[in-house]
Amino acid sequence: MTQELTPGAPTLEQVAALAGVSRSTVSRVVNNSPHVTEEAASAVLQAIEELGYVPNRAARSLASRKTQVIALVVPESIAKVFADPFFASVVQGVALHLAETDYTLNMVIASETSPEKTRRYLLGGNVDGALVVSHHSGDHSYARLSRSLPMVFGGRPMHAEEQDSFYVDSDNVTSARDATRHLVRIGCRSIATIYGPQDMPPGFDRLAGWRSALQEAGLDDSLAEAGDFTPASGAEAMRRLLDRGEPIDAVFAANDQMAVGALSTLRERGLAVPGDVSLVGFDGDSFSATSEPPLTTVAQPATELGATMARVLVDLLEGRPVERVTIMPTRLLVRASTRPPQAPEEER
Amino acid sequence: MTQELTPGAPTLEQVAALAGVSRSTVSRVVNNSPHVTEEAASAVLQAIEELGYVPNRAARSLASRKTQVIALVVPESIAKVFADPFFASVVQGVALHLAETDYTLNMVIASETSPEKTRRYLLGGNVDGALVVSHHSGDHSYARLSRSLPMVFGGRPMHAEEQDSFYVDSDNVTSARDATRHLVRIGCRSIATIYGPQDMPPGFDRLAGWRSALQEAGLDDSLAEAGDFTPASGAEAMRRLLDRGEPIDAVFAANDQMAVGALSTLRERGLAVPGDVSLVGFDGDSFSATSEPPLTTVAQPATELGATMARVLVDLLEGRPVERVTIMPTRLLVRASTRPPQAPEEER
DNA sequence: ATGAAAGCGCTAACAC
DNA sequence: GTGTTAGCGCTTTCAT
Repeated sequence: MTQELTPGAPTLEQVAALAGVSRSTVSRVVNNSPHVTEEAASAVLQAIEELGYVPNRAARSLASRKTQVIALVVPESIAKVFADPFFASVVQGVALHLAETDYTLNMVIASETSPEKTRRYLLGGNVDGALVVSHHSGDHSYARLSRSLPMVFGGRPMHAEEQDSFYVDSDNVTSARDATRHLVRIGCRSIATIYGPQDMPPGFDRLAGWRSALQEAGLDDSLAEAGDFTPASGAEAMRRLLDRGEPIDAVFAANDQMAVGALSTLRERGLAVPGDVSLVGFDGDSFSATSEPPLTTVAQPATELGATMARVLVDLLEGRPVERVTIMPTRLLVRASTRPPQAPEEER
Repeated sequence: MTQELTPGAPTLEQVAALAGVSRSTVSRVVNNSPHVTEEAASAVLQAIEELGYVPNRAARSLASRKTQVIALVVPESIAKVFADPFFASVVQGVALHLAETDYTLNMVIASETSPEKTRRYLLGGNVDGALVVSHHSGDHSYARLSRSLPMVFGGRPMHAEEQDSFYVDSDNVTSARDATRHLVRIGCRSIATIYGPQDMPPGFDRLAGWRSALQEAGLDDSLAEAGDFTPASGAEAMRRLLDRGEPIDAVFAANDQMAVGALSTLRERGLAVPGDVSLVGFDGDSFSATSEPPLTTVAQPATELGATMARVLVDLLEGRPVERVTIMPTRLLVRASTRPPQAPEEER
């Protein structure tokens, strides 16, 4: 037995009575239809004010066959590492943007053990559209739903068959390449990488960016070890890298958390940053800002990314023209974990 | 113009037809009423399966006058610092718990500039109950709503008039006292604190805990400087503390972020942690885990706190008996930022 | 145990 | 520009 609605909740009908008009007119005013006289409108507005009337969503939704709710789908595996500041910021961006619209944010944890439940929920007419945040390849299943429900993804889809979905992403390949180029420019020659899972676009794309920068510079691109985006995995990967016995004068980590892990291994092995090794992270989150030294990193506009996802979906829902793919620019934040240029290099 | 409902969405009526029963019976089955024959039930279930029927929330809500949605109210000021891992974990806990119930999570950003909007929304019959997370005194306004809408707060209310609201909180005073006692026990004698805003319960309670431990030990409790829970403010407060020129051999910071800030100031001034100064934080978030050295801290069960809030509210909604106040235990995580005991002290 | 009937509060044609 | 008339898909008495 759940909570009863406030008993005296004023209805549209009461407003109509008080304003001396019909329910239709009240409805028109509430939905700001242009076809209402000034007088009628103000009478209604006043009645609404007086009664403290608030439209009942369920009734409105039932009659209009629109819910005005947007689902934010969070894969369970991500929810578990919700502490990921990047993800938190994306959610924040979404919520902030939606707060300015007439849409309501419905956060749903997508149980990975029974995806059917989520599918049913999304398709059951509970929401007008969905936003999917994920670092995963797990997306496929949802991508399919795109055909029946307007959806916008955070991060590019991993697979070709999903290429026609709407998404907004950071410019991973280019930023990773630029970050690595920066390492080359300041004189590093043995540039390693700690890369992320290859079944996740950010993991894949950032490795590709690193590789392309090294290849264009004619440098060795074999110094690569895998991590899983956690600090611990970064520390582990750094150990393996050093244990190879080859010289390393720079490391590009696919995210800040792994970079922080690498930092502790480096310190443990008596290597100075940036004295012996220059270190670059990715994300620009609080990990990079509070580490010692603060990390040079690729700053992703996480909040803006979330806000943009929301904007794209709302545009889609309201029938405005929308770009299928939106790539958000990143910014290389040069801080203390990379050394100053060895010698002035060609400024491109 | 928003999204149309899936056109062919099967209705209860269709299920009834297929199963050869009335709509009422289908409704009973869907709501697992005990008053249905085995046969009837299985026929209905099969029809539901066959049609892929999903009940329409709006209709159900309109008819039952219950929404099955729970609002998670997030003050805008908090949303802005959403990167706070503690907060993120609480949200995670809420979402995770609710995912197992029949309730849906509705995240609403409470605009602080127009609280009226939020009020209206909550009271407009859009939700069955609300969860309020906040570190603020801003709570009052919502506490009032408790009378009209079942609500559960995260963190104790700041003011007496709100004492009758339901809430779940960490044991701030006791944990702060225990953490400070630990400092005393390991031999520290000049124990400073960097406290949080005094209009926020955690800020207030943790300062009180620190003070009570010092007083019971007969130590000076004047070494206190204020911060606002951000790393930068922690660094600043630490500077002011050191600039007093008095000896300091330990610092209890009201949260990990400020502790990390203090750490950088300490390093900047050439003070070793824990060599010269022992440092204790509060929260047990990723800041404390990844700092150098890792912080001794009071670990709050953030996820469990969120889950508990959700549980309490659901119990409330379903008419089960509930405790008005739930205090979650914390755990002192002794890590490398505090030195080992100087001399074996009395073990209490 | 089951069905019939009456709305829940609103929007959306359609007439006026 | 405004009112009238039907429902939206479901729950819920009330009979049976």
